Amino acid sequence: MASSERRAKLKERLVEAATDCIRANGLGGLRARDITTDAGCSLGALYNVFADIDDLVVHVNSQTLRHLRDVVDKAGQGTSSPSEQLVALAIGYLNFARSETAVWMSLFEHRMPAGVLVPQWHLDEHAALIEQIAEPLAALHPELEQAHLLRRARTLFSAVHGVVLLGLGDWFVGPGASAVEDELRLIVNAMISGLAADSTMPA
Amino acid sequence: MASSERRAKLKERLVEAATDCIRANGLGGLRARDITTDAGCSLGALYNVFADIDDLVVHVNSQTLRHLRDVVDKAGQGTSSPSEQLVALAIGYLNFARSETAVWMSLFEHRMPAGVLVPQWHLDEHAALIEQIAEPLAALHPELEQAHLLRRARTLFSAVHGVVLLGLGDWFVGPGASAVEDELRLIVNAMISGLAADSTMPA
DNA sequence: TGTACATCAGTGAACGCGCGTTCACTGATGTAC
DNA sequence: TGTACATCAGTGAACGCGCGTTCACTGATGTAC
Repeated sequence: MASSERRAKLKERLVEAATDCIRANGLGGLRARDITTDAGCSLGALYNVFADIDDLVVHVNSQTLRHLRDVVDKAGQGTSSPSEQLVALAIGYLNFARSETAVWMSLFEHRMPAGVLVPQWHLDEHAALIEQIAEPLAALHPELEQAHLLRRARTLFSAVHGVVLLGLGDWFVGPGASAVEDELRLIVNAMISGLAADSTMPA
Repeated sequence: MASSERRAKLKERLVEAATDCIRANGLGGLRARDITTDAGCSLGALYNVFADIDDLVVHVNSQTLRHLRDVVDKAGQGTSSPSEQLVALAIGYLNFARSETAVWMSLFEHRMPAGVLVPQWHLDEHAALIEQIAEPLAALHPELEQAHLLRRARTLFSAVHGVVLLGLGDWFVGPGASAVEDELRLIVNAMISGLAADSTMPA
C-alpha cells in the first residue's frame, strides 16, 4: 500500500474513532488516548496526521456536517410542496439531533484555541447547509432577492435549531421532547407565512 | 460582624468575582485561583462556602437569570399591546445576550458533573423566565389552556434563543449581528399569528 | 478590667491526577547495485 | 536473487503543566471567670 494511502486510511480511522468517543462521552470527554486506542494506533501517530486535537475535531465536525446535510436532504425528498419540504427538513434536523446528539452538539460546542481561526473550507460547509434551506424558500418566495433570502434561511434555521436544542436539553421541565415535532411544524409554518414580510414590519 | 453575615458577604464576593472571571475568559476559562484572587480571599476559603466550583457556577447562573429576568421585564414595560410586548421581550433578550455574552452563554454551557443533579430551586428559575413570556401570550390568546400556553411560550423562547445564539456567534458568515433585531421582529410576529393554531395543523 | 482558653473562619503549600504533546527510538518497506 | 543501506511511518514512555481540592496550621474573635 502506498504511503499516502496508508496515511489517508489512518486519518479516516482516527476521525471515525474520535466520532465514536464524542458519541460516548461528549466533546468535553474527548481524550487523545481514547481516540488512538479506539483507532488501534499509538498515541504519537495522531500527531503525524493531525496538527492537534482541535484539528481532528474540525475534521470530525466536517464529516458530521456532511452527514447532517445528507440526512436533512433525504428528509426533504418526496414532499409535494416547498412548505411541506421545509417542515420535513426541520423534522429531519430534529431526528438527526436526536439520534446523534453528542456529535451534533459538538458542531456548536467546539471552539478553536484563542487566536486560531476555523479554516474557511469548514465555514463553507456551514453555508452549504443554509443553501439547502434557501432552495425551497426561494420556491415559496421568488420575490426575495438573494441576500434577503439567505438571511431568512439563516433565521429559519436558527429558530428551528433553538427549538431542537432546548427541546432535547434539560433546560425545561415539563413535556420535553415528546411534543417537539408539533412545535417545529408550528414555527416553520408560522415563519413561512411571515417570511415574505418586509423586515421592518411593525408589530 | 456576625459570623453568618461575614459568610454571606464572602459568598456574594465569590459569586461576583466568578461572574467577572466568566465575563473575562468565558465559562471554560474559569479557574478557582482567579476567582479567589479576584474576591480577595484565599483559595481554601472558596471551599468553606461552596461545595465545589460547580456549586459556585450554579449560584452565578442563578444570579444571571435573575438579572436577565429583570432586564427582559423592563424591556417589556411601556408597550401598548401584548404583541408589541413580546417583540420587546425578545429584543431585551438580545440586548442582554449582547452585553453579557459570556455570562449569558454560561447559562447554557454549564453541565453538572455526571450523576449530580441541578438543584430544583435553579430549575424553578428557568420556569419563571418562561412564565414571563406566557403572560402577554395569554393576553393575546386567552383561549389557550395552561399546558398549551406554557408549551407555546417555551417554543417562542426557544426560537428567539436560537436566533440570538446563532446571530451572535461565528457560525454564519454574512450579515451577522447587524440585522438580528429585524429577524427577531419577524419571527416573533410570525409566531404570534401562528401560535393559536392547532399543533397538528397540516402544512 | 484582665487573663486563660476555646472556637472556627481563613490560609496557602502541597497533593494528586489528568492529559496534550514530544521525541529518541524501532522496524517494516523500498531502493540501489 | 541477494545484500547493504536509507527512509520514514509508527511507537509509547516521559515531560510538563494546569488545576481542583485538601488539610494541618494560624490568628482573630468571642466567652468564662
